[in-house]
Amino acid sequence: MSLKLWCAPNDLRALGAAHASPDITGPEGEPDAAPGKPLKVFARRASRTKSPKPREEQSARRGRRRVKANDRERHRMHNLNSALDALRSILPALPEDAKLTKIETLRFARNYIWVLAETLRMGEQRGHAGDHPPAAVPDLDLDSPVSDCSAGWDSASPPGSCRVSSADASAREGSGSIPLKFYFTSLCGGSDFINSTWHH
DNA sequence: TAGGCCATCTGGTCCT
DNA sequence: AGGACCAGATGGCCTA
Repeated sequence: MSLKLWCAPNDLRALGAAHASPDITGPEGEPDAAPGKPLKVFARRASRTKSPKPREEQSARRGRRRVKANDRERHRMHNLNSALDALRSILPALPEDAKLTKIETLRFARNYIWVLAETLRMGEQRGHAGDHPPAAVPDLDLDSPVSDCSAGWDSASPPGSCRVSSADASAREGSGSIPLKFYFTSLCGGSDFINSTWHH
């Protein structure tokens, strides 16, 4: 099957920029150290002499560059976190207080993409199968409790739960809808395919 | 208290 | 030269 991406990488970049936290300011802002985490500020040498010695000048210059680099790095990481937040926001709803960690977000997204792709694939298969119109993509009940999934979010080894059980498979064949169990076990447990091809 | 997660600093490397 | 990216180090916070 072929899964088309309608969003070009550049769009993703734009999305990330759009989601960048507005309170992130440039070097001038000195904005956003975590609460209770004061930024370490390098004491800048107050050069009162007209012509500082080259060594001192070099050191001061190096210090300024380091401070600027730190600002850029902080900004860069904040952008990265904003992108992760944007990703979290489009993933299926989770229990309210279950904020995914970074690694969990990435793995959850990976599995989510896999489930969506599977949905498309099965829809296509149904479309070609018979006279009936293709089955509508079943709605995901995003409000369903998924608390028991958390154990598998970040497991590196496939728990096997992603496999469609015979009961699930027969249920699909019978009803034309895909059991939620299939989705959530897939989301939470990953797939053999994905886990075997993208572990890290 | 140990371990996990995170933000930040830092120096190195690559690219423009 | 300077910016972007990366990985290691460090310390704070939180939870079991």
